[in-house]
Amino acid sequence: MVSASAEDYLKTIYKLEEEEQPVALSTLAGELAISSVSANEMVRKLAKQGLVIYEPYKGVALTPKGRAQALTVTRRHRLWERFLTDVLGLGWNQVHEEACRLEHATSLRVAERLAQLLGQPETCPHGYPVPTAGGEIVLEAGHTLSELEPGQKGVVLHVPEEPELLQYLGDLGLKPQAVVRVEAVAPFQGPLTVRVGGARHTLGRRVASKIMVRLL
Amino acid sequence: MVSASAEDYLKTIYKLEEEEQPVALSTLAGELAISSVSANEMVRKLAKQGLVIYEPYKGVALTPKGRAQALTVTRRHRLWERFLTDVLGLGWNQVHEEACRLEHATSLRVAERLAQLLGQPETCPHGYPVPTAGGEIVLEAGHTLSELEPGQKGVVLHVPEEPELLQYLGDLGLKPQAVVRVEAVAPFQGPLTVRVGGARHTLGRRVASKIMVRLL
DNA sequence: GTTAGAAATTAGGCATACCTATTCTTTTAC
DNA sequence: GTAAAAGAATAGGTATGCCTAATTTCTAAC
Repeated sequence: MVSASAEDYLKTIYKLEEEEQPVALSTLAGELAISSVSANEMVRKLAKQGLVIYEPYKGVALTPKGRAQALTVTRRHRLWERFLTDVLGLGWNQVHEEACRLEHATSLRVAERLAQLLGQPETCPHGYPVPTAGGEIVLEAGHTLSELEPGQKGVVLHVPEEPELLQYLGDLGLKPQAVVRVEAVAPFQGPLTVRVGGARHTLGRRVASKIMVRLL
Repeated sequence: MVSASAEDYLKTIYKLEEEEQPVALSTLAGELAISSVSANEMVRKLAKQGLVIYEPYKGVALTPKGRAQALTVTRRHRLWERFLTDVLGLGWNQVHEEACRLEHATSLRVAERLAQLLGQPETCPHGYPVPTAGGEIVLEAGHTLSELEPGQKGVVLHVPEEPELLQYLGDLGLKPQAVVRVEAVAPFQGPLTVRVGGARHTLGRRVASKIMVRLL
């Protein structure tokens, strides 16, 4: 029904809508690493197909139809990520890229069998929720780790899918479900000292602000 | 390195080389369901890349480099087929189409993990050998079931990947490893009466000639 | 209200991978 | 040896999805 390219656009618009609504074309182009001219062209095609609403100088927004498509692709993506880590044993910093290709080659039938094999997982390895087959998704709000005060504790909810960052966080044990306690926060936007499963680490604010936690 | 389309060409040339060497362009075009002009164009591109040798009015042949690529794609295809039947439980008549898409979205890393998960399978669900990671493959010659004389027995080696045929053969139990005994052959190119696992069936010659067996 | 700069659009191109219609060129069969 | 038919190649076209450069349009700040 839609091309692999169009699926990528929808998936990305969906992702960006969490932070910006409607999504500016420049944001979309930047995220997809393409020119704004190309983004413009494609967005108009998607609008013609009733998958998005585009208002020049405003931005792009998914229609219900477009959102359904985006959630389908996102479901496939996250199911593959779970499969690749849990069943094939790949590192959590390797699976995003692989899933980005597999997601476009996956039928409904295969996706649902996969979900069944994995026990209907609720999140991907990075902590993001897997949309249900019916297209529902619940995203817990949470706080960034950098917002916590010394003495506060949180459970890691999710971390962004950036390979180098994941490599680093994996080594520290900062994965979804992990409990983190902020021990100290250096003044003047300084680094955080945190405790994760017995070990103590120092984290830059940039990194800490990318880690979403549920306050305990 | 090569596009999904190019991978399909190489895989198909490899398959056709088993029956015709070099492969006529018209055979290739027919198998891929494209025009001979398109096949001509692509074959010349592949030749320029050193993947095939093309001689007008003769046909196409894979170079060692092209054969290696073809075997890689074929390995991924057959590993996915095994996964889809053995792990996800899809029917053997459904997996070819799915694997045709997944094979182009699969990295070396994922293919090898998959092979490991599956226990380094030697054949796909239809009985064709899975090329090794090193690019080796052994194809047993065998006979078609239609060549057997009444009273002779054989083990099914492989059957072609045609969904409707697979549906039919699956119902009869005519799968790889199955033992078949030819009980009678009707005269004038007539049908065969065969015994498969306790049941007796009548098979047309067209069908019987597509089933490869090892003589017992 | 005007204007500078940001954002959008138009114009023109490129690569891939298809297509049909037409024109060679080579086989092969007589 | 020639001629018909089979096969190959050329010419020109389509759709997708990307690009740069140039131009137009809108927004926002003064």
